[in-house]
Amino acid sequence: MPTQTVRTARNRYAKGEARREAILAVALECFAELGYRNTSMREVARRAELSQAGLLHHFPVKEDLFLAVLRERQQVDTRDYHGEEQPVESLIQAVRRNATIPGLVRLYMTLLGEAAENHAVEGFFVQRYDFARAILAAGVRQAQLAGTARADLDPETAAQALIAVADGMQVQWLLDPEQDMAGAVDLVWKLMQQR
Amino acid sequence: MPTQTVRTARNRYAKGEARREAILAVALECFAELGYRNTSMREVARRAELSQAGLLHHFPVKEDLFLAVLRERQQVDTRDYHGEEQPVESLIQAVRRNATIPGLVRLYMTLLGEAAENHAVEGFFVQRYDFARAILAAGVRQAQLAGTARADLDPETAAQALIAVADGMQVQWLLDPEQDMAGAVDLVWKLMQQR
DNA sequence: GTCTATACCGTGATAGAC
DNA sequence: GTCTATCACGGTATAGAC
Repeated sequence: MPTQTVRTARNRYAKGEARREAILAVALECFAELGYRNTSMREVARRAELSQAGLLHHFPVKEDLFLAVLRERQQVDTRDYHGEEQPVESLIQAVRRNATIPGLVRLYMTLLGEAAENHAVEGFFVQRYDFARAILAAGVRQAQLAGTARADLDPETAAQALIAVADGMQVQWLLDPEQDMAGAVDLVWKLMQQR
Repeated sequence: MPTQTVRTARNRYAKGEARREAILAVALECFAELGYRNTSMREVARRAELSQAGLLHHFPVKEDLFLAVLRERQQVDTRDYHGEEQPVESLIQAVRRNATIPGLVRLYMTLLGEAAENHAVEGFFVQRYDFARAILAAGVRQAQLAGTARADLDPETAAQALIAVADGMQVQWLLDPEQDMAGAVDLVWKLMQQR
C-alpha cells in the first residue's frame, strides 16, 4: 500500500488522500464514458492532471484503479439498502435511479464483461450478489408473513429472479432506452404478490 | 472483401472458405476462454496455424473477426427459435443448454461488456433483443388465447421480463454455478401462467 | 491466399532521479 | 509523491516473395 490513510494529529497525508479521491472521481468518469478497455492510464492521468507515473504511484496496476472505483460504488449501493425495511421496493427504486445517472448502467455492463475475464472483479460481483440475494430473500419472506406475497414462493428463488430481472432490464434499457426498466421488475414483483 | 463466397461450378474457393470457418471456430474458442481483451490476433493466428498477416487477410481488424463470430452464433440461435411453437419453453431450454456449453455464457457476458463500448457490437444486440421480444410476446399472446396465461398481462412487458430473467440468471450462474439458472426463469413463467 | 519481414504507435509497467 | 526516461507487448499496417 503506497498511500497511508488516517493519521493522528491532523492528517499529515491529507493532500495525498485528496489526490487519491480526485483520481477515483476522474477514473469513474473515464470508465463510464470510455469503457474499461478504452480508458488508458495516461488519459486518467491527463484528466487528473498528473503524470502517468504519478498515477501509477497511487494505483500500481490498472486493475487496482478499477477495483478501487468499484469499492467506492459498492459503499454507495450498500448504504442504500442498509436499514431498509422494503428491500424489493428499494430494488425497483434503485433501478429507476440508475437510469438517471449518465454512464452508470453502461459502466455496470462494462464491469460485467470485465468480471467474465478478471477474477478480482468477479469476486466483487459474487459478494455483491450474495448480499443482494440475502436481503431480497428476507424481504420476500417478510412479505409472505405479512400476507402480501404468495406463500408458495421459494424466497431464495424469488430473490434470484428479482435480481435477474433488474439486471437484465438494465441491459435491455441500455441497448434501447425506450424500454421501461422498472416496469418489468414491477410486473414480476406484482405477480409474486398475487395470491 | 478479400474472400469471395459461393462460386459457380464447384466452388473454386472452397479452401479459403474452409480456412475462414476454421479461423472462426478458433476465434470463438479464444474469446470464450481468454476474453476479448486478452485475445490477441497473434494468438488466434497461432491456434489457427497461420501467420498473423495471413489472419489479417481474412479479417483486417480484430473487430471484424469478433463480429463474424457473433453473426455465426446469431444464426445458430435464430435457427433454434424458428418455427418454434412454444417460444417461452424454448427460451428456458436454451438457458439450460447454454449452461452445458463451456465458455459460451462467459463469452456472452464478455460481449455485453463489449457492446457497452462498441457500437457495432451494440447493434448486434439491439437486433437480437428486438427479435427475441417479438417472438416471446407472440408466445405470451398465444398462451393467453389458449387460456394458459393470465389475461391481464401485457405481452410486450412480459416478454421483456422473461428475457431479462434469462439474461440476468446467466450472469448469476456464471458468477456462481450453484445457482439454478433455468429454475428462476421457470418460476417467473409459472407465475405468468397462474390465473 | 498465404507467407516472412518489418515498422508504427499506444499501452501498461518499471527504474531511478529529485 | 512526482517526475523523466525506457521497456516489452499488442493491434495494425505494408511490402514483396511464392
